[in-house]
Amino acid sequence: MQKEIRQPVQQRSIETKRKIITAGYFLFAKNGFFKTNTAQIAKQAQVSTGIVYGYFQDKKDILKEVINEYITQVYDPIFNLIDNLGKKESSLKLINDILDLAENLHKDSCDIHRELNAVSQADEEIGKTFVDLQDQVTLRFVKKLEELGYKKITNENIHLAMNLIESYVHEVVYDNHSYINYKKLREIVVNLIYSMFK
Amino acid sequence: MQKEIRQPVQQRSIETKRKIITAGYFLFAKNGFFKTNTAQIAKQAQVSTGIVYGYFQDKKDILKEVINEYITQVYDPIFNLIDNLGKKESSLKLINDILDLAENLHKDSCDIHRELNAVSQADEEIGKTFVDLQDQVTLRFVKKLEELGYKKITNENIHLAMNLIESYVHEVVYDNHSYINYKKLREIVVNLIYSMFK
Amino acid sequence: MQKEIRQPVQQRSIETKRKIITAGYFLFAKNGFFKTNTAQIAKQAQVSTGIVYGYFQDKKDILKEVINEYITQVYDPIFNLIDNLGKKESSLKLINDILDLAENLHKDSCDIHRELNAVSQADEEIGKTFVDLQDQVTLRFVKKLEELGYKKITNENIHLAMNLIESYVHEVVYDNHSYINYKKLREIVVNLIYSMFK
Amino acid sequence: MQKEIRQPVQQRSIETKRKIITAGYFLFAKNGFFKTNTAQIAKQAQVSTGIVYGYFQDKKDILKEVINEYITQVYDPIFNLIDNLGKKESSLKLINDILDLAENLHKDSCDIHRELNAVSQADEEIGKTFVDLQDQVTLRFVKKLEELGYKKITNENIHLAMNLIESYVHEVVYDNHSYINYKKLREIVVNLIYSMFK
DNA sequence: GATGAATGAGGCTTCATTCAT
DNA sequence: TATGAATGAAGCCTCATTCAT
Repeated sequence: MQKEIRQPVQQRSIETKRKIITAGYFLFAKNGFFKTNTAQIAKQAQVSTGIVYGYFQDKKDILKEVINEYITQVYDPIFNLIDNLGKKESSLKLINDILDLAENLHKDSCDIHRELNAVSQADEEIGKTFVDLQDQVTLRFVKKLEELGYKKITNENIHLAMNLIESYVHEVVYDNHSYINYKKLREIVVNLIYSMFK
Repeated sequence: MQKEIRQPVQQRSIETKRKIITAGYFLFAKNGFFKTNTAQIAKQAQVSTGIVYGYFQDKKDILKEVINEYITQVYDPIFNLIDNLGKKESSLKLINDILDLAENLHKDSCDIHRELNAVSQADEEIGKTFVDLQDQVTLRFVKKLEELGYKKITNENIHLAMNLIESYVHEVVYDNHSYINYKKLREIVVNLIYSMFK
Repeated sequence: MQKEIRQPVQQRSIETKRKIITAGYFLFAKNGFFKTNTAQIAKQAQVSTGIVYGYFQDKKDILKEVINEYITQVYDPIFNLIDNLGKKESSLKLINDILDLAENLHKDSCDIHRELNAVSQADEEIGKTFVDLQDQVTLRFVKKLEELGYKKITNENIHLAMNLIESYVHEVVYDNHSYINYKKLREIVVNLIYSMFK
Repeated sequence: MQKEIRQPVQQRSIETKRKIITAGYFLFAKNGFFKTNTAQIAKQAQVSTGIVYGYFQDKKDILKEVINEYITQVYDPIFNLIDNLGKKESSLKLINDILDLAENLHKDSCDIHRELNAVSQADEEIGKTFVDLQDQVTLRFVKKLEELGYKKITNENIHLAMNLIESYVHEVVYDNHSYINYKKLREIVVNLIYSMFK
């Protein structure tokens, strides 16, 4: 017998659910999924512990919705960018635009990204969600860029290009390595990607 | 008053400690740190739960030793490779050798790598250990390759090259993306790195 | 990050907390602090083990509240007696009144008294609480009796008088020594104290 | 089937057993019985954990022997004093001698005394041992002093006199109350006791 | 006799989830 | 819907005791 989970329709309910998701997002990003308990989430969301289970099946269900939120915030803009790509731009301009977008997106979400990635390990289902997302980005890029007539657009090339972008963005956001100069790094990344498709 | 932790010297003790580390390694890799409990570790190691705390301060202490083990298995060969590099090799040969090594190393340790990376999130101390290791690899590569007279050896170039290698290896090991052809991917990676230092 | 401990305000919460304290009081008195485990306390209080930690930081925290309870039951009446002393009474009447009060108080709390005293040994903080309490009794007695114009009221005299009272009460309550006649003992104690302040 | 416990006869065995008792004595006095574990005792005694169970049935058995040790150190001198009492001494001299002895004995054993007293609570058997000891002291005093022709020697008088002595000694040893002057306290105690038997 | 590694029951505490109000 | 008190299974860790060497 499946527990009754509210599908909130009233404005107030929707807000309550949102508050919980936001709280989960914040805490998972800050402390990790396993080090966050539902009481903390409820407190952060300023709701009672009980009501959490009125909107979510269980703790993992909160995680799933946090992931959805993450997707909305991070992947939707990417898909949007892909969909709105027009041939008019030069390759270099395109690469730089993507780098800019990636940088901005990551700045706001690097912690949750890392944590979600971490949880993927322990949870196959979530892991699959992430792999699927990356697949989609890759394949939609490939499709669109081919349509626009770019050369040498292969799955492998796009995949690597994306990894290079991620490497760069990662550095910018985490600032882990003092011996790395971001400007130089970006220059190299742009050139590498440019050379890949030349 | 600090608990007494055995520093094993006898053969039997060393073996017991090793069994526990191995069990931790296996289970952390398989299920993650947070989803592994001490009873499972003890059972996997075929020892009692109590003795675990004869050799380790606490559960996290097991993790630390697992990390050391990981370092020994993964990073030592890398440092070894770096130290033994000789000019005689062509750049291409060098790149391919490194790819081969990375591939082999990763094959045996990709799960634990991912998990340890994941735990880094929740634990600053461990996170630092990993950043430090990557730093060492990068900087030692830079130093050695400069000594050998290679051109365009910069921190940024090496850093990116390593990321490319990791991207490739990651694909090979996890086999997540059916639309990626490893052979092609490798070819591209080799060419990209080659072009970086030309 | 401090665990959230309920400060009970609702009637139900207050009752639950009280049930736990009462259970602790009973079991610590009966079996001692170290031989009582939290499961027993929860069972005796007819609550779940978990909720205990909703009201108390840890097991020792229960002990502290039990001590507070003990203080309320034992020391508050003593302080009350001191505060309400009036000169009208003869010395002998006063001594006898105090003996009566002490005897009654001790009858209900001798076991917990002994146990709390015992724990004082292992725990400095608790030990200090007890020494402080005795100090207060002594010094407040001294102050009040001086105010009332009694003679030869010194710290030392009062201290010893209290010890004599305790010796007597102890005998009455524990009935350890068959060769002691309580009536005679009381008579001697009264006379001794009387002679101290004559 | 009773476990085989060595009754040590060889010199070396006797020493080993003694080392363990001494270690127990020291640690029980310092940290209390329940906060001392057998590993600590073994370490303090510089023997292996295993051998402890060659000489003692269990942990409580160590406690029993520690108590015997305590008795030897504290009560034997008292019994000795009683046995050697001669009429020649004046009452005051006698009281002062006893106070001196009690003070010296307590100085070396106040911690263990308190702890053993504490354990008595949790363990009836041990509690009985202590009550018996006090009984013996009381009754032997009574008997001897009567033999020597002292007046007003009753069980109750002696019992109280001993309690007064203990009160004084306790103060001297623990120094808990800053507002108590030992010299004055002693004077009062001596006078009180003197008056009891006058 | 002696060692110290090993055992495993049991204690303290946490926390996802439920339920009375 | 909402609250937050209550539940109880499960996790981490300790330690008296045993056992292989």
